[in-house]
Amino acid sequence: MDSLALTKSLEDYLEMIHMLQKEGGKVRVKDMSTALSVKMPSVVKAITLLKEQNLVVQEPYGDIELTPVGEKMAKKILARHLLLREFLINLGVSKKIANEDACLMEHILSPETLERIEEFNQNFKINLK
Amino acid sequence: MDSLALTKSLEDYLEMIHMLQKEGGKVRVKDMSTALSVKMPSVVKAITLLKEQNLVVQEPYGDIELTPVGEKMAKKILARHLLLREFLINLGVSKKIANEDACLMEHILSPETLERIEEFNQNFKINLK
DNA sequence: TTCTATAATTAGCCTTGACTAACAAAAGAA
DNA sequence: TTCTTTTGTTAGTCAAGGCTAATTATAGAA
Repeated sequence: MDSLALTKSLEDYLEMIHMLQKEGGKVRVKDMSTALSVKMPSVVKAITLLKEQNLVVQEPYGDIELTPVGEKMAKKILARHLLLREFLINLGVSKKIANEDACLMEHILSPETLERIEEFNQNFKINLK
Repeated sequence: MDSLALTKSLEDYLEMIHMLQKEGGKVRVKDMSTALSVKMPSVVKAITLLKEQNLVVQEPYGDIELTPVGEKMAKKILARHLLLREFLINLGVSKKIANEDACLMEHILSPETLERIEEFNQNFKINLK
């Protein structure tokens, strides 16, 4: 029943479960390990912590799935990621780097800054017309 | 003679030495502790590591000073901080938050993204005229 | 000059988040 | 169905970067 904020690292794991689930369906420890470039025990440890927070369910040796709460949270994180990615692309950053930097920025920015960035993206779209 | 990249944390310490030096002159462990909201032993530990990298000099119980190399590096970090601060302010973020978020962003962004941000600030200035 | 208060240091602990090595379970091939 | 390979788990290590407690210097007051 502990609902404290997640660490950057756990946010990354949660987000990745969501992304893999959207793409391919079943999510396995191996998939996460590959996608995040970490070893399997690191994934197992992270999943254990996410399970304790009721964000993830997984039967022993089974697939990794998000709980409704976990999915809601993952969607929020992913939305932030996409917002930042778009923002950086609008600034002229290459897609590859935009994705990498978005991944780093998504855990640290204040709500206020995120709002201003959202506005920027809106205006950018409008000015293209 | 070890010149590997500094951690985020050590970059913060280095930057803060430079800022305090510019303001007030002598920099003491206590000053750093107050400015960064950490305890004195944490400062001592960090300074020890910076001394090992020849970025800082300090006699036992003495003032903390930057070496020429340390100062050069600190200036670079501070410049990045100011660039990001200005950028966020240009986006409409309040000064307080701009400063905080700049502090978090300054360690993670790629050179490419920093360049695009610099260009953005340039254009912003021009469009004000 | 001596005593007390503040500052600096040292030693050791804790958490996070990675890792390797060793072992257990599951899945696929023979 | 049994054997081998792959995957998942457990246990324990390590580094970074905080912390507290205890000790040693220094500086300021009496």
